[in-house]
Amino acid sequence: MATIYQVSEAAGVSLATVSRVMNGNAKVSERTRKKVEDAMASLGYQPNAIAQSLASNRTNSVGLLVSELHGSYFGDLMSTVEHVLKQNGKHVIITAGHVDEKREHEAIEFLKSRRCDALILHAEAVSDDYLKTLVDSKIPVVVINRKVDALDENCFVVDNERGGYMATKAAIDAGHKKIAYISGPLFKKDASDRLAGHKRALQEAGVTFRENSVFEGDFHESSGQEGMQHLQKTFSDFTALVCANDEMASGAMTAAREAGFDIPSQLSIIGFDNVLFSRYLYPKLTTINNPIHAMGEMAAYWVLQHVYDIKSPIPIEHLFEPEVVNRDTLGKL
Amino acid sequence: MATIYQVSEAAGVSLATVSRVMNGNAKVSERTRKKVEDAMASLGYQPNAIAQSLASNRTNSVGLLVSELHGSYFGDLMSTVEHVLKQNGKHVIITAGHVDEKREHEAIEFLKSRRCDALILHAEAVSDDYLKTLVDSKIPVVVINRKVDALDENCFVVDNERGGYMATKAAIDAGHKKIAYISGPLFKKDASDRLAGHKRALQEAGVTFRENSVFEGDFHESSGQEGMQHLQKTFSDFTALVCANDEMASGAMTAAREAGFDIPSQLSIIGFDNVLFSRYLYPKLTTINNPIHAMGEMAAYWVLQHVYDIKSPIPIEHLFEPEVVNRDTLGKL
DNA sequence: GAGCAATTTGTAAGCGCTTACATTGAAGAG
DNA sequence: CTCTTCAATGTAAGCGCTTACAAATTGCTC
Repeated sequence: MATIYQVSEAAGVSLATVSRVMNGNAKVSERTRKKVEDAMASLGYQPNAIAQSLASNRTNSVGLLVSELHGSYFGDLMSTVEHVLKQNGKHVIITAGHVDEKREHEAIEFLKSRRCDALILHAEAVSDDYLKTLVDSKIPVVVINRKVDALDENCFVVDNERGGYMATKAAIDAGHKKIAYISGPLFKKDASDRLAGHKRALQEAGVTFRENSVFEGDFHESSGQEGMQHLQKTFSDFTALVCANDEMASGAMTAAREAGFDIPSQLSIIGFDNVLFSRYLYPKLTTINNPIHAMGEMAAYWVLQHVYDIKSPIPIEHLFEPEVVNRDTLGKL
Repeated sequence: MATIYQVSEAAGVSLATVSRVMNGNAKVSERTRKKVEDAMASLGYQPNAIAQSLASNRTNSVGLLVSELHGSYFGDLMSTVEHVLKQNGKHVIITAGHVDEKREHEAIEFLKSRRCDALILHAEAVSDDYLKTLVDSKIPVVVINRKVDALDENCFVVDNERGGYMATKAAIDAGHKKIAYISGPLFKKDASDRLAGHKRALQEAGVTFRENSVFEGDFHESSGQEGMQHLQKTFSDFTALVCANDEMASGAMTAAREAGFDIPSQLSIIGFDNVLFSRYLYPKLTTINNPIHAMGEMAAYWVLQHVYDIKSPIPIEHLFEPEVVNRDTLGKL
């Protein structure tokens, strides 16, 4: 692997000059630039990014922490962030935290040790205090899908309470009165916010909330199935089921079908997130759009602007609005 | 950010000693090890991975190229590879090639410039020759889902021809005679291999293959819908439809349903890949398992063994067998 | 207590770059 | 032709580590 030194020799110039043509900042005469470029080409020279980073204290890479590397939601997030950043010549280093405090912490420390220029975090398990420490510690940090007090400027969130409200409101508007709810794990802020929105919609409609109308799942498909089965026993005869995400809605649909319900004529189901596969389901899932794409994009633009001085083409916003996506699983009563 | 120098000062030892306790290779007396560790802790020292890499010529990171960052197939691959490698203290740097020669090439060059210790590539667009050059160029490379002549030792592939054969054979065994096929883009080896398998199964059963029984899609959901609509016109009355992947099968199911077919009583559908969501579909998709998980795992173990001298817990194999996954979309005739 | 080997620790030379500063040389002014 | 200026280039000091090699210390043996 050729080094800058060999290039400089081949071109008959100094190291510094080679470095200059590589970075294109300082002025170099046309003639020597040509010589250097020829030398590079003939040697197949490829700069050593590691050495560049060490010397310049810039890695041109931003770290991205997601909970998992699979799944529509994170796939969308990773794709979006990578797309925007790559378009601007920056690279993304992705790592997974698995919603576990220790692993998230390690993942973040890994990104720091790789000297990423900035961090985009979808951190669910790590404490608010830790995030604050991070932000204070100089390294530019952005948090997705989590609102941390005193870190408003660094957070990009969807209004989950409002989304939960909209989902249930949609059911109510369609004439439903007895509405069950499958929640995400309530220690997660997004899950509890969505549930809060559900309750608000109920209250606003004058429907009293019953504890046995909600099942606490884990955001995975199987807990949707369990939830459906469980709710049939504890809260029978509901005509609509609101689920805190699409995976669980899918599981609930399967269970409902197995229990002999037709969707939506006998049971309406509403999801949350609007992940890609929600439209592949049958019937196509009515759900709440979680603008993860927009949030990822925004986070990436924030980084470009704050870290690399590249102006964002769109104004930076921090709060995103959910939206009802009407498809085929919500029936009128 | 504390440096090794500050630690050595605080501990009253030399740089080299600090380095030694960090890497735990050379022997250090208990007493000084303790001093150094205390100093590290009190300074919140975190080694600079960039500097370590430059000095040691080891990054402890392996590059992973996928076509996309989203989608079940790649999600699965990324998860698996990351899991195995992280368990062994190695990190994964993921990048996307988007099935475009230029972008794949750039992505690989990026990974090389980051001095990854090894490369795991799901490369679809780049040429065989380029891959050979890579392998020859010293850097350990592994190729997933693509067989390159003379690079058998570096390739991990599923027998696509056999998978295509099995899919169609399953339909034939269920009594189907008139079978349509939605293929992937035929410039891709996996797509053409699967189609070849389909033809072989037909021939073996004494069914003559007709050009108008196949539609060339692009592996995306929408082309499954198109394909179904197209085939109804050009090749009406088929009772089974084999799709070259699950996404297209899903699209075909939607189109079939819209056209009024009941699945599987009026039309059987078989997919390929067995991605996660195939079991969320309704009816649950009968498909061919593509052992991407096993291949990713194997690729990771290969790297551990060949690059890091960590013995693989399972014997290294290069050819993987597809398998029929019987679910609910294939009906007997 | 000297002599020796084995163990622990320190010294210093890089790894491949960037960049402040010094040097060179050419163009223009007088 | 000399003096200034300024653009182009070179010199060399790091960036934060690893690791040969050298030096110092320790523990034995006799």
